[in-house]
Amino acid sequence: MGRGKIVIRRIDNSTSRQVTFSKRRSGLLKKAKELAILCDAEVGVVIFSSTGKLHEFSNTSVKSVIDRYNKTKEELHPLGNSTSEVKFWQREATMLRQQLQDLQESHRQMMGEELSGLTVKELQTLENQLETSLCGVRVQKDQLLMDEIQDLNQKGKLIHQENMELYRKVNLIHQENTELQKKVYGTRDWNGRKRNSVLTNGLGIEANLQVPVSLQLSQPQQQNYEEPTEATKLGLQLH
Amino acid sequence: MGRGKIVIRRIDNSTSRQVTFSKRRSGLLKKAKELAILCDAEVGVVIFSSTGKLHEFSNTSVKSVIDRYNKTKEELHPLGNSTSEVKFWQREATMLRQQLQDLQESHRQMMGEELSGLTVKELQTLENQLETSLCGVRVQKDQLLMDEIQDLNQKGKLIHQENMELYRKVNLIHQENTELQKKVYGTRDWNGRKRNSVLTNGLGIEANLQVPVSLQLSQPQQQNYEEPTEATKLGLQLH
DNA sequence: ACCTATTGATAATG
DNA sequence: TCATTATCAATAGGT
Repeated sequence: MGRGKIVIRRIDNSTSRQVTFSKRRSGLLKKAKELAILCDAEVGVVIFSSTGKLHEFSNTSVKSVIDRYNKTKEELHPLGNSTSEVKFWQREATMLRQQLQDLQESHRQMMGEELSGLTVKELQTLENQLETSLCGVRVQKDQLLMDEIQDLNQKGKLIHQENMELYRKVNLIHQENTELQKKVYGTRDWNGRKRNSVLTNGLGIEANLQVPVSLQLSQPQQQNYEEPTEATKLGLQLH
Repeated sequence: MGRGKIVIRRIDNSTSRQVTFSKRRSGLLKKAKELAILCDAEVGVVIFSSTGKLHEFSNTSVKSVIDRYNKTKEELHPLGNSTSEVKFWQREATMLRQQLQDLQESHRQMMGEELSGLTVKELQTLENQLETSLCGVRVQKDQLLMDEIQDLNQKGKLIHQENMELYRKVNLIHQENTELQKKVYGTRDWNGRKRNSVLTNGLGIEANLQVPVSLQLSQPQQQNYEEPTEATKLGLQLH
C-alpha cells in the first residue's frame, strides 16, 4: 500500500528503515487502539525499535495487560514479587473490573444500546423502568420549575409593593411641589407669562429632575404589574 | 477501508463486533509481524477479547518482551521494587473504584434516583436520553413481537394446510366406509339392528381410531382457523 | 468463509 | 519530521 509493492524483509537502508518504523509503528498503535475501542477488547502492544527505544500502547495499562497475561498463562512473572499484598490488590482490581463490566452492560441497556439478545419480558421490564425513570425526572424538573416560578412571583410581589411605596412618595413630593409652586407664583402673580409657561408643563423644574418619568405616573399602577411572567422567564435562564 | 466508513466507537451488535474483532485482530497481528521484520524491532502484542480469550503475537516471545519491558521500566523508576508493585495495584483499584462510582451515579440517575442536585438543563438532557432509550427499547420489543407473530402466522398457515389435507383423507375414508357398509349391509340386509348401531356413529371403527377427533370434523373448516390469535399468545409465553 | 466496493495505510518523493 | 499523492492493502457489509 504505497507507491510500490514491497517484500516483507528487513529493510537494509538504515534511514528508510527508521522512516518506515516510525510510520508503521504509529499505524500499528492506531489500529490497536481502534481494535480495543471497536471490539471492547483489552489490548497491549510493546515495541522495541532496533535502537532499543521502547514504544507502548494499551487501552488499559501495559502492566495490567501483562498481569492478566501472566494470570491467564498461569506462569509467575520472573520479576513479579507475588507477595500476598500484591495478590490481594490484584484480586481487588479484578473484582472491581468485573463489577464495572456488569454495570456497564446494564448501563448500555438503559441507554438503549445492546438490546439484541434480550427477551420480550426483559425488554418489557426495561421499558417499565425507563418509563418510571422518565416520570421521576419529569416530576423533579417540574418541581424545580415550579419552585423557580413561585420564587419569582414572590420577588415580583415584593418589588410591586416597593413600587407602590415609591408611587406614594412621588405623589407626596409632587403635591409638595405643587404647593410650593403655588406659593412661588402666588407672590409673582403679576407676571402672567411666567405662570403660563409653567402650567403647560404641569410640574416644576425641580420635580421634573427628580422624577423624570413622572409624566406617565398620573395613571395608577394596575396595568403594569398584572403579569410578572417576563421576569419569570428571565429568571429561569439564569440557572 | 470497507464498503462504508465507520466511526471508531464500540460496536453494539455482538455478532458484528465478534466478526470485526476477528478480522482486525488478524490484521493487527499481521502488521505487528511486518513491523518486526521490516524494521528489525522486537514486538509484542497481547489481546484479550471481550469474552476474555487471549490472543498474542511476538517475533521473539511475549515472555521475553515482558521481561525487557519490565527491565526498561525499572530503569526508569529505580524506586522500591516490592512496594511499587503494590502501589500500582492500589492505584489501579482506586481508579477502578472511582470509575465504578461515577458509573453508579450516572446509572442511578438513569433509574430516576438521586435527582436532587441536578439543574433543569441536566434534567432535560436526562429526560431526552431516557426518551431516546425508551424509543429504542420499544422498537426492539415491537420487532421481536412482530417477528413472533409472523412466525406463528406462518406456522398457522402450514397447520391449516395440513388440516385441509387431513379433511380430504377423512372424507375419502368416510366415503370408502360408506361404500363398504353398503356392500356389507347389502349382503346382510335381513339384520336391521346391526345397521342402526353403526349408523349412529357415522364412521367405521378403523377410521375412528385413526382420526379420534373426527366427530367434530363433520362441520367444515371455516370457523376454526379464522383467528390463530390464541396460538400466538401461547407462543409468546414460551420465550 | 468468501466476495468486492470502498476506505485507509503507506511507499516514494520533495 | 512533515506534506503530498499514487498505489496497494485492509476491511465493512453482504451473501
